[in-house]
Amino acid sequence: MQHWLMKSEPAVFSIDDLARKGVEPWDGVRNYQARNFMRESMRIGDGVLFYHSNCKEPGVAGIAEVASKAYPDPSQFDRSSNHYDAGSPRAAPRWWLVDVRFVRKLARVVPLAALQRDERLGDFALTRRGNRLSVLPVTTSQWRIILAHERQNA
DNA sequence: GCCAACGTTGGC
DNA sequence: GCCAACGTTGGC
Repeated sequence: MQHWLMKSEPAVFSIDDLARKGVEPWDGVRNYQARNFMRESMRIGDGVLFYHSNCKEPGVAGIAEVASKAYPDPSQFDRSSNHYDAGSPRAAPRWWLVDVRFVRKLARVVPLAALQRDERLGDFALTRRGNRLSVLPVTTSQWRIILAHERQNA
């Protein structure tokens, strides 16, 4: 099983929203690298760290799992969506997504600051300087280390 | 609200 | 193909 981290702004869609909905199409990703992870590499059942970004306490807020194979993001064809992409041909859609299923909310948010301090994580896309990727790979070892923070004091 | 870092766009 | 301008991300 592979592991991933996916960012969401909680003001837009939080771990509580995912808990309520159960399964959610991860739409709106408009970055080729992030798209490629979803389209080429993700498999049903892969583990996902649900990360809250652009908020008061950025960090890992919950666990989810990949719930579908990749399929074209419908919002790219929806003129009323702010993710609409007039340049994406229906015959060869530019943007793809996967469905994500709620697994559980963490006992507390594991803050970004704690991950930045944790040298055991090594080279990690999330804490790399200037990183803006919204979908990124997590190694099994990083996954364990991050989740161990849930039960530790900050 | 600020601003550094980054990806994309488009003129040339 | 270069690169300046622009828009966005996201921590602080």
